Amino acid sequence: MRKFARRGIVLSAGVREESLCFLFEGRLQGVDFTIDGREVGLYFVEPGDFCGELGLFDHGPQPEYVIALTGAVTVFIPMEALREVMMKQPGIVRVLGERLAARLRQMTRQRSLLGLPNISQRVCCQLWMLIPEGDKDGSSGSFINNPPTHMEISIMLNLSRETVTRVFQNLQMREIVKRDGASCLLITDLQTLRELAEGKQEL
Amino acid sequence: MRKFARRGIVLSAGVREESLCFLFEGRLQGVDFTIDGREVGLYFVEPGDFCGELGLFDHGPQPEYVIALTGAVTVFIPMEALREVMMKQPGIVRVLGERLAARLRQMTRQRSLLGLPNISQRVCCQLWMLIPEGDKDGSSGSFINNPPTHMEISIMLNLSRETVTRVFQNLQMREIVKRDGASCLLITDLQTLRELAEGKQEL
DNA sequence: GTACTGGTGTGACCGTAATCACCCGCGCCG
DNA sequence: CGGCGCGGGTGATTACGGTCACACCAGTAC
Repeated sequence: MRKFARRGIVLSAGVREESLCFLFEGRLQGVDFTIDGREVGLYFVEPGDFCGELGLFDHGPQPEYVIALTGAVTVFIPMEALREVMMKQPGIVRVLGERLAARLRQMTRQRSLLGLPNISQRVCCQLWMLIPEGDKDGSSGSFINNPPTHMEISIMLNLSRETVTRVFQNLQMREIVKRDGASCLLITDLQTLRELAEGKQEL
Repeated sequence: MRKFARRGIVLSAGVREESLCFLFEGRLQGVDFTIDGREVGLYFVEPGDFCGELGLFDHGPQPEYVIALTGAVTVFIPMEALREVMMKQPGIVRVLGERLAARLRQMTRQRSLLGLPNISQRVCCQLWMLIPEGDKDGSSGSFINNPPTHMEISIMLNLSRETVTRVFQNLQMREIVKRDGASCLLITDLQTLRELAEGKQEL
């Protein structure tokens, strides 16, 4: 078991991480860097997910950094032990394979986002993906705990931090979202947010 | 065994494809669509690779389209049979796991590309990735057979077709690449292309 | 021959998001 | 307390890539 402070480096790129990281609490972000040093956001990790599982399959190095966006509680599971169990227990292989497949699907969705020409839509989609699954079809509002900063969102969406800020300003003016202190973002109008994300409405 | 003409749809998104597609000849492209209908290029498939393997692991539907960019020769392997073999032969699981991991690494690299602010660099990186692995460190030139069209490259890089054309015009003027008919692109100056891709030189 | 289509080449124009330069407010820490 | 750093907010400016509108050419179908 390991705890991380905000900004803590959970997994390092290039290193052969010999363990898999299961997230209990908090939020992590997979981050890569371009040749010229810009940050690129790849995915978010929410509680219940794990990351760093790539080496299990191909023995290669960890391809990207994983950073703690909030304080985080994780459990590290040594790969060697896991590989042995994998041999014996086909159930384990299945779970891990499903996890890998899920990550691939997630990255595909994220990549599609980047194709959207409308910037606000991009941000709204990303916001939508951060809303707890159970709340999405509810008619009442929802909230995102310890939401990513504008900067962290911007690198996910290939935008500048300022642009994200401006979109959020619009969303707040139209009373679609609302800040509740630094550590919580209220989604007051789920319906409209969804329509913005789907492009049925312009911001 | 199945053959596809250029533009043929190899795998359809949304469908539960119950087979895996191994590519013998030609080049395929994984393609998704944004909510507003724009094409997004996800990855290329080169001979020796396969695709459509996601369902093997999570029984979910195929997330994206796979299109033949050239005439293509493929072998379809029924998943059901494969799943049975997977149970018995741990070697098969390993190969498939490695394949999945490789795709994830590939998509990560591709995503990083999109973070590059310099457009020419983006195109050059993509070009570089299309060069046969064996030629990359050679001092002599190389070539890309049946290269993707400008359109197909543009959707991989979130650019417009015209922008890609203009970059290629530059590359040809500087005699870094050269067209050899419609079906072959000669890379005459590997060294410079690499430096452009790495950002050590401006176009 | 003509017509058509797909891939490419090119100019003009324009909108928009990046960039830069600030400011503010808050929390933290010595 | 003061100072600092981080996250957020905002205006002015501008470069750059998208879009549109063409033209061109090779292949091919009839």
